[in-house]
Amino acid sequence: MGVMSEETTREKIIDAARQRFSHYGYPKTTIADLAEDCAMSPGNIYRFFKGKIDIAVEIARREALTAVEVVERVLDCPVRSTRQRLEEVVFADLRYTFHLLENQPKTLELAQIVVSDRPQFQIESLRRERRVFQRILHEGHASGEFMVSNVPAATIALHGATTKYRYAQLFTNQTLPELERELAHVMTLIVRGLMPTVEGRPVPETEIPADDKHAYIDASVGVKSAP
Amino acid sequence: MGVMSEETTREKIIDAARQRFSHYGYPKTTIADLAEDCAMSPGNIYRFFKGKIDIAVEIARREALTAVEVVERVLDCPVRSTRQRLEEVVFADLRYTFHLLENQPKTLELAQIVVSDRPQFQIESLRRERRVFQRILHEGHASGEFMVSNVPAATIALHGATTKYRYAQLFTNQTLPELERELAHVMTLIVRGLMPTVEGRPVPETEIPADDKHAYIDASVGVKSAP
DNA sequence: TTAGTGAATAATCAATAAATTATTCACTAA
DNA sequence: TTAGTGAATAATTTATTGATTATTCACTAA
Repeated sequence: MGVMSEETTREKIIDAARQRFSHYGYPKTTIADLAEDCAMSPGNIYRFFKGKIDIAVEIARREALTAVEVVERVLDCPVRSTRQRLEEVVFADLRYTFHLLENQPKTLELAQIVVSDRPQFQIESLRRERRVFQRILHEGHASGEFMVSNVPAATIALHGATTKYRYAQLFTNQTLPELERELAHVMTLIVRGLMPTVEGRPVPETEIPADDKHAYIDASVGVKSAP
Repeated sequence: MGVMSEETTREKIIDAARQRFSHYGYPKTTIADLAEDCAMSPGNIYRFFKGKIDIAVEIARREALTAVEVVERVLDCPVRSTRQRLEEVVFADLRYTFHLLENQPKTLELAQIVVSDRPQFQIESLRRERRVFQRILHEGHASGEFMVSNVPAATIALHGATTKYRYAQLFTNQTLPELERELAHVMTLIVRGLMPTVEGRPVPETEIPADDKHAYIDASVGVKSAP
């Protein structure tokens, strides 16, 4: 076997860990398992990661980045209005995180382990989520479609008001369609709070956007779509 | 010792359990402990409760009713506007549940045990919470202060959007002042979504209402205020 | 009949020992 | 020097066993 650059070895470890963690879970995966998968000794793992938990942190970090990417991909789609953009992002968030917990239950376990050991991790993930909202509100403000005097405050509000609809299974055991209906009501309220009324008529209700499934089904299995 | 009516005995058990649960926690309290506190045999407890968990359920049910009562007491205060009423209720909810988890940490444990054994319990508690919102929205609709075409839908939306601010410590480790500021932003958004704009000017921001502490501090210690 | 007992049993918990696993480090090969 | 080893040790986890506890029920007293 030829010499292997540090980067590739590190990736091999992460790959092995991803498979083991998602299949057997973090606690049941041993460093010896990973070493064997990578055809190396346990000691060598520690040249690439300070400890077992750090492998989990790296995987969770990438998972969180992927989630934001999935949602940001929605941002790149051309839409009629900023309102529609906002709605699509919020629904994508609900659906992506819902399917994630449903299809990859070990992901939740991993996230909980990481957060309980590294509280900072959660804070950073939340911050990343919020940046997406901030971007949309900024766009709506610039175009005049939204009437927001204070974008950072509105971002916090939007993020807080939609908390229940990210990783919803943590809070409730409602079904996805139930949550979608509920989120539509929430968005109606929020959008009315953001947009000026036209001729005294209230802004129309939010409708549940179509579900473009392939995007996050692919992502949740870790398959990258072609560039 | 004289004969004792069923009701009084049952209350004695509940009282003993409340004390033990809040002091030592549910798992460390034994039926024998409760029996001793009530000067009876363990077997007799089972004439009043089907099992240990049912004592916890009864206590949690009353706790939940008290929480709603605390919030409903806010409803009875005369205020200038329905908007103010809504804001006071939502903030009272945040503050009451926050202090509850902070001062009586065993309450959380108890609630989690009860919910994990009786999922229906949570559903009913949520329904009760929502009824309070429904009443307010109905009032606002009747008076014309709120522009809600669909009160049940708006109720669901309001409840969902404020989820993070009930028992907030379950979701975040932000401080109460931080949560209050955040909730004010959320309420600004929601209230703007509910109220018609006047002369094109947006509805002014929500301000954090004063904290009338005695109400829920009393309640959380189980002291009833004089009628 | 009603209110209650307390020993018997089944279920759960806690403590300890045994085994496994994470992590370190002195070492080797290229 | 860089990439890697694997045995030694420290930390955790798992099994096992001996309490402890929940629950039942045949029974008693008023």
